[in-house]
Amino acid sequence: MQNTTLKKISEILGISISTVSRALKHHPDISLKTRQKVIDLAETLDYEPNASAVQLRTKNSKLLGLMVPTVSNYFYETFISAVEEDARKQGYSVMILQSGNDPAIELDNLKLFRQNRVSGVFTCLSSSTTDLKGFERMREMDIPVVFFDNVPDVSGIHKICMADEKSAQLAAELILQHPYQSILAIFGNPQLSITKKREAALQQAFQSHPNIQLLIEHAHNSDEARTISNSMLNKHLPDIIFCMSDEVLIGVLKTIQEKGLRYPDNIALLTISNGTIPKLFHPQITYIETSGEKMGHLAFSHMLDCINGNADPKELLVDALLVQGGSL
Amino acid sequence: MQNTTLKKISEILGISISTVSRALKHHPDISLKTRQKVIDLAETLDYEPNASAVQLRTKNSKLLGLMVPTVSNYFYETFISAVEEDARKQGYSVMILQSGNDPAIELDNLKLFRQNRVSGVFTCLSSSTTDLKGFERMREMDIPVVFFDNVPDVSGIHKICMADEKSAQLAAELILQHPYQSILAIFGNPQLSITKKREAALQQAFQSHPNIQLLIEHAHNSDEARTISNSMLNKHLPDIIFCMSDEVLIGVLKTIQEKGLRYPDNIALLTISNGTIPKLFHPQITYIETSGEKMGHLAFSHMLDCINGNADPKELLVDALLVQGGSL
DNA sequence: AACATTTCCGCAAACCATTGCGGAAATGTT
DNA sequence: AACATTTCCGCAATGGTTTGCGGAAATGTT
Repeated sequence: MQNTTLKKISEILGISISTVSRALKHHPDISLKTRQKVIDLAETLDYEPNASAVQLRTKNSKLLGLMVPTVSNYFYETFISAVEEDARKQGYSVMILQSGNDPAIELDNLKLFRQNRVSGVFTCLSSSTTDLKGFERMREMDIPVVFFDNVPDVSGIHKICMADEKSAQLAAELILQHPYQSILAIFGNPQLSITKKREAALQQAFQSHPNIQLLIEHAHNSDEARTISNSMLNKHLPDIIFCMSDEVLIGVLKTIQEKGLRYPDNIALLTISNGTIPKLFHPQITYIETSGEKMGHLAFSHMLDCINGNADPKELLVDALLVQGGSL
Repeated sequence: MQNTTLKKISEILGISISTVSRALKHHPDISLKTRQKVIDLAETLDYEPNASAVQLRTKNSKLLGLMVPTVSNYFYETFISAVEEDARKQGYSVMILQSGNDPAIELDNLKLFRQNRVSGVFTCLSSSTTDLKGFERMREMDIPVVFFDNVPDVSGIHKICMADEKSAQLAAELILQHPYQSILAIFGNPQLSITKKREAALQQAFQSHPNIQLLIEHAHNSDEARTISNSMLNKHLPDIIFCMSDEVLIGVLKTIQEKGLRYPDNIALLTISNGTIPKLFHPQITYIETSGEKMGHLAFSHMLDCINGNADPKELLVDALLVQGGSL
């Protein structure tokens, strides 16, 4: 079967293409009788508007771009899932691209977004991106960009972030409620905006407690976190390990299991996470929630505002929430 | 800045649109001098072909559809990641939609794929889909559909599956190498094709070992698996628990941890998984690998064959592989 | 019956890129 | 110099949809 087009319908019905087009969108110019005929035929012929033609004519695509370093990540997948869900409800579709943390691919992907005339782009910066020129170009073409999670450190753009400071503060508060004296805090890639913010806030929180020993380390991935925690734990057993992310947590948990340590008895644990990993273990790991889902919903609603032209560039925060487990 | 179009370039250079178009694709009709001028200007003006116009004219989009029940899943995310990666290398982009296991949404999504004139669709059936009419329509429009993971139980279509039988056989073999007498096997949703195949193969493998007690249960999600394993373990402690998937495994591990059981000492564990979850634990859980990544790569290369018209409908298998951990 | 309104529909341009065909200019051949 | 070739480029149609504008037919008004 060929594709059904307005033209085909118009020929069968012996009316003009424009009448068909208008009838299909309930334009008042078209009489009810004609309208019904058209709609019925369109129905039986399974008419489906050609999205390319529509977009070409209206310059208004129902496509959104979404770029992350990799889809395969506990956090991003929930973000993506939430965005796609909301998008569907609003008639938008999502085109998903991965940067692989490669700025060159990131640039290519932006180009693809432009070529496909997406109506907006959600993006989490690759960890090594320093040049924002590609994103400038989006602005020139009036394509709104909503950054999330790892965002550029400039103002005048749309960003959706975790309440990084608050989550670190929450963590600090919780730790201070216990008599812990020695803390090992493992953070991720120090180039990431989230790392910087969380680290600064945590340090800040303990500044007024000089008696508490705070040791800070950085791991670029789970394996590094494992190695670091292992060598650290060989020298000295802190009272608690704070993990900045699931990635770090995974490495730390490996070490703890390998060493046969039990939490919270031998050592306490606290992490920032969306919950997936903490909930796999028993006792459940206590965590400060960074919900990719919440962030996704917030990002989408903000994107809608951007598209409709009523959103000033600003930074929105997803609130941090303590989820009690049994790890401290 | 406005969008750069062929027309704009042609006006600036004082030549025709068609010449610009041809120059940009190195058509031999265009002299080197003109060609260079065009290419240079296009470069400085950041010319980017309008994908909609191209697709409208050529009826050949560089878009692929991918539909899964949810993106947020240990297995699908790796599949998606692999497909997107390969697609990018071949100049394709991926439009990702979720069905939420709802046949109605599934239908809507297929419609979206058609409207966007995707060149092909990867899809994992929603668990409750019984009617394949929506997919018929794809065939009518000559849009190749490659099913993966949970696939329709009919022939004459393209499907990429795990070697479900083999993986169950591998599991059985491994179990039989140990003196286990009592097995608890927990499967997922009994409607899924993968469930049926794996279950049948496992039963088959133990048919010739009537002295071994094989108890089969079904869980629709992790929580059910947890409940089931919990109540089972209260009555009777099997020698080994076999889990059909990560989802099941997660629930079982919860129970095991809650009861303070240790594997492989108190009870042995074996699962089918892509490895993410098994590797989080120590000792690592032994698993039969179902690599979403491998499946993704295979699916993509098969899709390419389909698009190029040289692929008969058939079922391709991703080989099963034993990954030794320390759980049995 | 003559005029003013309203109702309903079609023409044609526009969006942007692609491509078969034909034609002018430049070059080659005798 | 007259013709045949080759080189290079433009015309115009095409793909499917949207939309401003104008016009014919139907209805209403006096």
